[in-house]
Amino acid sequence: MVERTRNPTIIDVANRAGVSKSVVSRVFSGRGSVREETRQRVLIAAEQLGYVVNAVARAMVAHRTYTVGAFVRDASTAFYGSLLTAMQERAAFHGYRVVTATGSGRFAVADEYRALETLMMLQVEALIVCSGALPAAQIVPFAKRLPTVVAGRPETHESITSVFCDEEEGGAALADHLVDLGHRNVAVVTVAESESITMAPRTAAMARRLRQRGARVMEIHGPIHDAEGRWATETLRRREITAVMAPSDRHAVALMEQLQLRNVAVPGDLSVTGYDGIGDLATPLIGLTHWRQPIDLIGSRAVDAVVRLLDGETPPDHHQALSGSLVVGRTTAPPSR
Amino acid sequence: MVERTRNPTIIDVANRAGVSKSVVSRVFSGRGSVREETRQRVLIAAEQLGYVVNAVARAMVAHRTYTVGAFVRDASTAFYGSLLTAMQERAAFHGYRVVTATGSGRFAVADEYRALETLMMLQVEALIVCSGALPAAQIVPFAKRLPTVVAGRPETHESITSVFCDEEEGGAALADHLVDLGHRNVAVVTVAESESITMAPRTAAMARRLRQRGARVMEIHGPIHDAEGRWATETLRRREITAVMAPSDRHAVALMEQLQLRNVAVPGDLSVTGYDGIGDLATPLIGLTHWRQPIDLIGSRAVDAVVRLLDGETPPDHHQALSGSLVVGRTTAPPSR
DNA sequence: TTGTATGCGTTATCAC
DNA sequence: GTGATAACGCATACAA
Repeated sequence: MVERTRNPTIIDVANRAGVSKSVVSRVFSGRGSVREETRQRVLIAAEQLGYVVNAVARAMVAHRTYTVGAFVRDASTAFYGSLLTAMQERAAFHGYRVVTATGSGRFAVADEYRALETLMMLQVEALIVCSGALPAAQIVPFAKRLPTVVAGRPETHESITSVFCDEEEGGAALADHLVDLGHRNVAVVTVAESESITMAPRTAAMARRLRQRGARVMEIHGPIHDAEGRWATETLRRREITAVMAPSDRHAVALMEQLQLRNVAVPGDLSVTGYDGIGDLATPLIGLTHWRQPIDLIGSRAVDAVVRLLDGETPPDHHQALSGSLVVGRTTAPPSR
Repeated sequence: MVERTRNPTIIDVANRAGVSKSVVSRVFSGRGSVREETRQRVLIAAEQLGYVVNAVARAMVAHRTYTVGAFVRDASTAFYGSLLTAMQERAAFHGYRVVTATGSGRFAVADEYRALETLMMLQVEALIVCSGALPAAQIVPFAKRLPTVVAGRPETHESITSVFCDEEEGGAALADHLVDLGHRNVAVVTVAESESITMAPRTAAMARRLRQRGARVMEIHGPIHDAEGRWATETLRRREITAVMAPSDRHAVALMEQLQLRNVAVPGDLSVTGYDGIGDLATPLIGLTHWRQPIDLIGSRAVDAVVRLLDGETPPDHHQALSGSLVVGRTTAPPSR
């Protein structure tokens, strides 16, 4: 089975064009010189045979695959989906391809290791890790063998290059926004570092800035998966709370669904903030006040960094913290009490 | 530059383990027999050297890459993003990888051809085409050389295998829903076949069913990109219209944004329906009434079909039309006038 | 069970 | 400008 009609090779083309395979190789690799007339003969023969260069064989001898491996935890979310698209586009610009690998759905560390190893089997020339969960310690061993960039999370490990959106800035800006509106009692859904490397610092920054500005902060800890019902309940139990800060747009929207079920008006009774500003959730129809991450920029900068590493340069901007922007929607307003 | 510390090969491992490279090959390919003791020696040597199998070299001789190529028009949308994730997961289940290629962002046909050719260069064993735009005629030549499946659109070309969600069923179900609610004057944003192979039949089905049920239909033609403002205006010009059917959730939401700007209440003044039910837009917070496509199933079935083709089977279900489901939200209600 | 030899499709290094 | 030939890393008949 399999083993279909064997694809034509340069030898087939060479025979048909009446030249040696060396000539054909030169024509398609663009290296070395070939008389224009023979070049045309070769091109025509190839066309007739439906010849396509075999990138595998080429990689074999050239020791180059022009391929970058992207490890992504979950590509179906808007954040990673957009990141992937941005990287793919930028990589194409540089003449590279992107192959992606995921942790096969489960959360076992072994799976992630396997995924990275799969990428190595494919002879990727560099790695871009996009995961808010994979700890730096797991990445370092690969970074020692391959140019590696961590994208989309505030990674500051000294032996890892990274590109991300400044979480401190975002968290603080949202906190400022609420305080400026007059909120003095705010609930923050804080996330543990072990749960999400991206959400932890941003929620910490929110709480910190709120306190700096003299507001009272109620921190809600706990699991971030499907716990929005509990958040809503806890927040409402404390009547003085006038605003809730969620760790992401998804969580903010899920929280708002819960509030809606409990007949709590947003922002009438409670102001809500999100975080990310990516994909469909950023629609003005929802009008969520949030911090917008420049996801396309993160993706393209990550690829640029990887390409620079491949060229042997050591980029001076080892850890790039990009700026996001505050998007004020209709889910935040001055407190009504 | 590039050309980093050369990776260890089976020869390095063989030397260290004091055996021939054949033995190492057998150990890692799992074929042929090796004495358990030597097997362990080899494994240890490999471990110490940090050896990983070179999939490129292996593909070279095995004439197999265990790789499926996915052509996706735009991977940053929820539809294609989810589809890709589903395919990736299912492919892994079957022991295959997925490499994706996109039309480099632009809309030129030449780009798409290049993308498919790139996939062939990579020696993918099969193709899955996910695009609501690439015409069948463009795909057939590739389908003749490689097992090819079209996923996510109602493709019925006889020489192409396909998996999709029944667009007729979905369009009709939504139309029935509106008529059942009492709507007799409905606007349908119809899409031309040339614009989108997926949206065209579903909107046609909507209009057809509405008429069958005795409703009056106002068809709004025209470009589907950023034309929601015009749709809103045209719909409102005809005061008797009580409902609008959009070709997708995205369009429905964009339309609702426009209606909101014009102070039109949904569903108070106007009912609105969407289509897809994928990703963040499916949130109950928006509560859009829509037809839900089983995107995960489409992805996994597409991969299953491809694998079956690779195994030499000719699946009896050449064109699989899967069933979706009606999701009734809060954007549709009985007409108020 | 283990080792030897050959070839996969391409590029690179030479002669010619 | 063109053509032989040797790698590249691995799998596999076949011999030992």
